Amino acid sequence: MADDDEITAKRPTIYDLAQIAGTSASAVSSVLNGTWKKRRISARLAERISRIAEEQGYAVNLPARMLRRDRSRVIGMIIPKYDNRYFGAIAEHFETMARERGLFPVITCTQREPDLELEAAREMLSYQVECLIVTGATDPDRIADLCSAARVRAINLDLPGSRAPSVVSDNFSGALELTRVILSRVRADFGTALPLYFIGGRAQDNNTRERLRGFTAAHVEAGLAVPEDNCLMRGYSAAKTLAAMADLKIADGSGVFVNSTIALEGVVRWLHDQPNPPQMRFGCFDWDPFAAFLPQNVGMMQQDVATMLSTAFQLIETPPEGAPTLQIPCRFRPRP
Amino acid sequence: MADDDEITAKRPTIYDLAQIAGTSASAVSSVLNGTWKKRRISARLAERISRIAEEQGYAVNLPARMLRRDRSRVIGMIIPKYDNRYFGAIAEHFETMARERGLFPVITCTQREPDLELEAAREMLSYQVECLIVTGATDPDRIADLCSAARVRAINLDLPGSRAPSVVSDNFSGALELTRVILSRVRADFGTALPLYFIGGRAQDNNTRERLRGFTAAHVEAGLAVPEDNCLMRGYSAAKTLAAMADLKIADGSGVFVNSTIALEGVVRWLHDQPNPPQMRFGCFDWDPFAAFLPQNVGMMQQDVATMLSTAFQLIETPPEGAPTLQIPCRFRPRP
DNA sequence: CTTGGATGCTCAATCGGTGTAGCATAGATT
DNA sequence: AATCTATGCTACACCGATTGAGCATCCAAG
Repeated sequence: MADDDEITAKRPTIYDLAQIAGTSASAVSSVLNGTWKKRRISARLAERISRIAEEQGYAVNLPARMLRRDRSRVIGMIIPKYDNRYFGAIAEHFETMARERGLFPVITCTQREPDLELEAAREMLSYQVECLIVTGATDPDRIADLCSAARVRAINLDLPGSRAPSVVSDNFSGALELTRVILSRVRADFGTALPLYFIGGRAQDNNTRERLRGFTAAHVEAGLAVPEDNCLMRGYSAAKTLAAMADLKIADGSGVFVNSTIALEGVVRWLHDQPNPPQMRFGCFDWDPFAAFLPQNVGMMQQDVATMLSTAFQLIETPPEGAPTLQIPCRFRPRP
Repeated sequence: MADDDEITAKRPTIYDLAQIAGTSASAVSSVLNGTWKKRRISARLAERISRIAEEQGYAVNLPARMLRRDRSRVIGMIIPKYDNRYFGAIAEHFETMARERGLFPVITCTQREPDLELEAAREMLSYQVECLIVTGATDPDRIADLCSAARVRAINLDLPGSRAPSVVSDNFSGALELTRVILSRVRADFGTALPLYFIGGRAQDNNTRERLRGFTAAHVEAGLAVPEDNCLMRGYSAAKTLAAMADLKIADGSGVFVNSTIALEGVVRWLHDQPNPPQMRFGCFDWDPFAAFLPQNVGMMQQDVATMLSTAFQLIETPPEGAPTLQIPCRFRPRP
């Protein structure tokens, strides 16, 4: 009994297994990591060791293995939030694809705080990740520098950077198409042809700029000019968007381009708070299964997460020259 | 130049820094991990080492540190999905609280696949996590056994187990209250007093059973019996729920208790697909900001994620006797 | 009987930090 | 002068797994 306790009190190591099996630690190691044939261990011994490992509930000590091996087989991702379907889908696809490739995925969420992004990236490097996917970072280039100093490949996702390859949506085309749909629906439903409002995001970030460009291009096509006051970009926060909506004087027959589902939360709350909500239509960049059914919604621009991630993994597997930005088309989902 | 390359070609170790500083690796180590005062290193040397570490872009090798230290300071969580606000909030709170406690959070999502749950738990143990939070697991007890064999504490979250402490919502009370609200709203809006439908979840899982108990109790209060056919539990999948909805013959004046936002996706899609959607009301266990605004919704039962997680961390910090299940009250959010 | 090759295993160095034990020097105390 | 204490540092044995090098043993061929 005392002996049994001794054995299970600490997690068994290959040395413990070796002693039980009456063999050496190297034999145990090679059996448990699959290199035993190459190392000419007999099938008989291999089987005995495997059985004992099973019995003892052995689990390899990964930090020890990582210390010794040149490759850690850990792949990291930093991501801003888990509060919307887009980032949720990115996280799930990332984990699945990493596992398919025999990698151990580690994700950490950075709450859209630039300091936390940098700190998290540093932690990932300390963890000896082989590669870091930097999702929606405020300042991807600082992180890319950190990574290149540590000889770790970095890939930007969602928001591009200039010092590492990037995979982003084709925001311009997506915004162009979405804006066209909203404009035509507003005309069809209300007979109006007013410039739309643009709500959400940050004027500094690349995606917002690109979408604003598509938004503007669609207006130009339609012979409309967008007044500067029609654009409200108070960051990725429902509360801030809501608080600022009052300034917009959205009237009957208006149309709104909503730049994220988070901003849409603010818009929907605002609409609901109005004693006489205006007759209006909106479209949203990013998809949400419930928002899709809201009565004023004309459709949602869904980003192609699966393709974005398989592209990112391709970039990891065959690193390109320089820091190209690959654009992935979005898929418009009209109101069901 | 060649020298510079030599230095940056591999990530610097404390030995590299020691050589540059003309001191020993132990001095470097103690300076960089903050134990240098205790080890009587002079402030002058400490500062010099810090400067050199900074210059060289040194980052500690965590696997090496973990190998040597008795504590890894890594805390793990497995979670089924990232596709709803509840699990998203759990993941975010977990990461924040872990960081506040100086722990490194590692989350992995298991796609509701029992095999993946077990595999992920094994990986976490190999990673030398100090503790594992098992969220919404199909078979938490198997994981608890794995953990106790490895002398790692496990805490069940969301779904309880019998072999490790659990933190769950007070599903009975929550369901009781939600059912009362739906019944009274159906009566007020339609003048009907029919038993409600119960949609979503798995009959085997504890939360669904508890909620069904609350649902039934509220019906008993109201002098109603629930026909068995009113309950549809086809798992946590919108598609399966949708496919099965047809059997239910939901008529005007009906009320529905929806057991998760995932099931609600199915319900909403079904409603939308009907040529003549029935006049009905529903309430949902779990909250979603967009679903909250759906016209038939009477309110959502939001689980108190912050309290659940701080309770879980308390259980980690002061382990209780046995495997108690702590119930956290939910908060009802009426339709805004 | 010797040589050669295959077979089946073990030894020991190594990865990068950590921390105990201990050494050398300087100044203070008896 | 001898002892003591404090200061400032280094040496070295670990943690657990990996892996190149090497040691027996056995059988077959010459």
